[in-house]
Amino acid sequence: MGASKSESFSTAHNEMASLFKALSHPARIAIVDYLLSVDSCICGDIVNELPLAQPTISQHLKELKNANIIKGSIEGTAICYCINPETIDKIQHHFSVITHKLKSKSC
Amino acid sequence: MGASKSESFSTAHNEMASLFKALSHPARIAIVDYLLSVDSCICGDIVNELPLAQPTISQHLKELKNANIIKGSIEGTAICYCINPETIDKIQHHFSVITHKLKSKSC
DNA sequence: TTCTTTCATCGTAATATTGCAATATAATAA
DNA sequence: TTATTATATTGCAATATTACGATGAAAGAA
Repeated sequence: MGASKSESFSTAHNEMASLFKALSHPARIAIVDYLLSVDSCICGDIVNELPLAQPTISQHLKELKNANIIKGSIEGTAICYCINPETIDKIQHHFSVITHKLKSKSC
Repeated sequence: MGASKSESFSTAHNEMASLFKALSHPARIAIVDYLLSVDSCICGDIVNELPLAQPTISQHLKELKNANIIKGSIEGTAICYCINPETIDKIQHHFSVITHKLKSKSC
């Protein structure tokens, strides 16, 4: 097949899987890392930071935007990118639930 | 292409991406969720919980094991699966660094 | 207007993932 | 020994992802 049977799983499970899929590529981890490494949002210049061609980076940025992990706003000719803290919170909440459940387990 | 240029990225970025890739499928999220929903480790019976054929689930379990997200130990005919807390901690640490960096940003 | 810069989209080739039937393996039971 | 039960592996078809050259679109500069 190749298509995942997403209709067989809960909305919550599909949503978390989508978030992780957006983060499942080293280039996208590197983009997030770079956005965090500077004081404000980044306008332009992401392409120069990564060893990938401009269309490829544009595609990765699109996936991060679709997953709501980053936000982009137009600034003249350039586009400014920022991490979306709400989505980071969402993921952190997922893991704090896991940690909480792990504590009451006997393994 | 199709192959990601992993050699162009840092080990840390590749490692985080691999962890997220292991969690990027709803079936694997559901497996982790199920392992957490019961008091102890699960021996057998994961196949009955998910709407997928046994070879498919075996494959997903293999990916979670390779990523060190779960651990399996043989118990006679069955295999007992457990979440690996160390890997969960690793991911949580990644996000706490992100949150920390976000606080000192002006967006 | 034309040029330049910045980013997005299209098209396509190479590769990876997903899912399952068939089969294999391993342990225990009869 | 032959079943039975539980899990793994193989092989393959359908689909998704990754990467990039070529091209397009939008905004400002000359």
